[in-house]
Amino acid sequence: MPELPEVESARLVIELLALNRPIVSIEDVDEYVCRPHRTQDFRRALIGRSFTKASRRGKSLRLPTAGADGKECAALGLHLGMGGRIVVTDAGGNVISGGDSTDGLAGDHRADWDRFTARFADGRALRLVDKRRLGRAILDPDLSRLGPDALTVGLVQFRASLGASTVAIKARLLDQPVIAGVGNLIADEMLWRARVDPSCPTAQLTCEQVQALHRSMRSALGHAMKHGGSHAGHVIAARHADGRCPRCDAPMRYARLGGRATWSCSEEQC
DNA sequence: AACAATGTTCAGTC
DNA sequence: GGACTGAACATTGT
Repeated sequence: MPELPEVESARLVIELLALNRPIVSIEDVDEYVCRPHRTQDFRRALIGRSFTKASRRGKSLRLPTAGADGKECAALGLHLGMGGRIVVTDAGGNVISGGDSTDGLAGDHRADWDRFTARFADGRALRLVDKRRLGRAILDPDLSRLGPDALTVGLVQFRASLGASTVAIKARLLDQPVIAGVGNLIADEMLWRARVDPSCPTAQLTCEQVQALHRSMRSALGHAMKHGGSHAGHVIAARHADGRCPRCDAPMRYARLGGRATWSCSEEQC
């Protein structure tokens, strides 16, 4: 479920299957999930236009549109929240792609979880499917408050962005204005890979530790994207009371950091 | 039945 | 004002 790897695969699905098709109708009945612009509703902003691009920053998606004349119009912002997925269906309502999720619902599609739908002239539809309703569809999303994207940020900028905060490094990594895209599972995975204590105050990390975190962030994200999602990490299987470190077999330790469940190796991450 | 859940935001405190 | 914390959000799964 949605951390950067899931959002990136959703972005690819859109890029592959939902670009450059005129939008003919919009379903936005869920007023909690769908939040139109103050001065413009989804229909007026999107119908008759086509998505021209699918871009991502952290866990946020942005789909700019253009009219038939090619003139740039409003952009659709999508966020998957805690359990959302992007699904594209064909004219018959069958899932074409987007079902490669991590919650055992692969390929299937429950219409009552559809929160936002854009239907195209050829019968295809782009849907935000979200059982928990914490996802969002908005117009002209403001992504400027997000930090640099976790997938592409370089070491220098990563270090600068972390800064000299007194906050535990785990909480800092989850802070989207600092680094965009790291979620709870990836954070635990990268900290474990780098053998860094999640509760260590950010400012107390050594130069080498920050570098190790930068490397492990990239490797954890790459591994997740290659193997189907954030659930594919090594540490996830050990996230329970009797869990053992996959590397050294020491018991895993539980803590609550940044408001989230945190699992780390009791031996290696001190 | 009570509680936790892979995310974000906002009110409140120091 | 800045840094930080915790609750709230809506729903499902255990």
